[in-house]
Amino acid sequence: MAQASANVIGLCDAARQTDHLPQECASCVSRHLAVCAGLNPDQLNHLASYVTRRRIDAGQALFQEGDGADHVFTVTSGVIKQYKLLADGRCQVTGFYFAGDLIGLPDGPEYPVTAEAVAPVTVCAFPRGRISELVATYPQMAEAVILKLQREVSSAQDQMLSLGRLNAEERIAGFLLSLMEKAPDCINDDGSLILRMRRADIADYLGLTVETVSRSFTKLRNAGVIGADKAGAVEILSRDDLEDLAGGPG
Amino acid sequence: MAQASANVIGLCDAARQTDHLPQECASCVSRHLAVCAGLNPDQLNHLASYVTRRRIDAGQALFQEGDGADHVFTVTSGVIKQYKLLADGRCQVTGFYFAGDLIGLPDGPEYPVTAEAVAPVTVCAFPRGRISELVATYPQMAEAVILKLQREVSSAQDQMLSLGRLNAEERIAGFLLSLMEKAPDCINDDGSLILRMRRADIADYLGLTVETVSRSFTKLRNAGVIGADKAGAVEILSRDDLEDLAGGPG
DNA sequence: CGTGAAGTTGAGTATGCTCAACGGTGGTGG
DNA sequence: CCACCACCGTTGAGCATACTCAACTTCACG
Repeated sequence: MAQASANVIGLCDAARQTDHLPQECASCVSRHLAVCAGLNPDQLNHLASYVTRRRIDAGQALFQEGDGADHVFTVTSGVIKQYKLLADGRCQVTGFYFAGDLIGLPDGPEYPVTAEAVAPVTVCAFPRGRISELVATYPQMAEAVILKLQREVSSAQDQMLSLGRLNAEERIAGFLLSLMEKAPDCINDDGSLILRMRRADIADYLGLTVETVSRSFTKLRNAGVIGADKAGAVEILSRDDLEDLAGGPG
Repeated sequence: MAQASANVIGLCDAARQTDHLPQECASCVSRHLAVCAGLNPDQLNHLASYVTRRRIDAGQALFQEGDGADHVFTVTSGVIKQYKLLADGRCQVTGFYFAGDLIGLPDGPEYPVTAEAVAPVTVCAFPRGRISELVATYPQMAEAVILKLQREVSSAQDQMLSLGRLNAEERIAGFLLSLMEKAPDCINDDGSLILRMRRADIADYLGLTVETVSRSFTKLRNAGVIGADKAGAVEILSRDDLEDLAGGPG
């Protein structure tokens, strides 16, 4: 409802036109990916009555670390990065998020990370206060939210292994593999991988510097694991080599 | 029921005596901490009918990375570490878990980490297949599970910042602070902190070596941030210094 | 008091960081 | 249309933090 969307800080006027949202939800590109998957049309209408949509340009923030966590978001297109900043400027990207991913549902009253568009993004926003109602009304939604959080935990565990115990080359290899798994829309027809984020974002994600990221890509290229850059896309020449490098369960 | 517990691999016979479990649940020390908090006595009885208990000695595994994830566990006492191993022996501890914490609820059919007791542990085990039923029946349980997972994500994000962007001393400082927050039963009467895990566990958690961990403790001691070891407990002389070191939101 | 495991300290090394220069690319304005 | 400029990515040289290897100390336990 318009009432709910009035609380959404920073929403453009276009995003406040919620009347036709049910149809939007029904035709949503990330419908089968997001937590709303599995709802029937009536349930979807109910959900849609709370939902607003928002477009964000690359480089713009969806929310900032420390902001009141008023809304939960589902990414419907584009790429978002979440990150934490230290006082001296050091940055740690905690994750990249793609169509269907759920962000902005922390344990406390404030967002513990900043969410920023890496490439132009569309999201749908849901007022956080309604989550309890939704979870209680639609158990399948509760399970969907739990599944999303479980995946988030699992990715975080992989990332901890990467940050704590892998060298630069191994981290890059693991990163490329995880992108292939998690971001189907980053894979070209020819199987090459479009890195929609900058080297600096990758560096801040992998706990490295841009220089080290660049050098590691060069090494992988020289080793014949990836191909030469073709229009900004990385060609994966040997998935097996990547997997060997990235380690995985012993 | 005994039927459910029969599926629990490795449960000792004592743990299979489930008849008196409702009372155990009612008097459970971690009752107010765990996901079962907020259930009324009838609901607790229902829950308890599926629950089995288990004791684990220090060094023993509760489950292994790659095992079928048949059961979810709530830690009722002691300390558990979860970790991932690489083929060459490199180890990353993804977290320490204390009374009230929920572990073993991954997104996939297999545990993605190994869970091992750091200090003698008691857990209560719940068959994973019953989770859907529980979530659907008791929305407050669904919310409790969601909250536990949210906390797990939040800790993981903090840990990623630590592993990716903090130096050795800063990581130790952050680790001590997070222990004080998350493990009230690790705090002595005099305010000192009992580190129930070995230096090697701390090293594998912080992505360091034992030597570096040891040196960092020495530095903090020399800087007057922590006191000399007293019976294996760390005296926190200046919480402010620890917080300055650990960084936190800029 | 002896033994083994855990922890600490020291010396040398390596991986990735810092600082710096260079090349490519896309957008802007003369 | 092309020159200019800013931004991004790459490469090089030197350096620092944490690792490796090794010796020694401390502690728990018999």
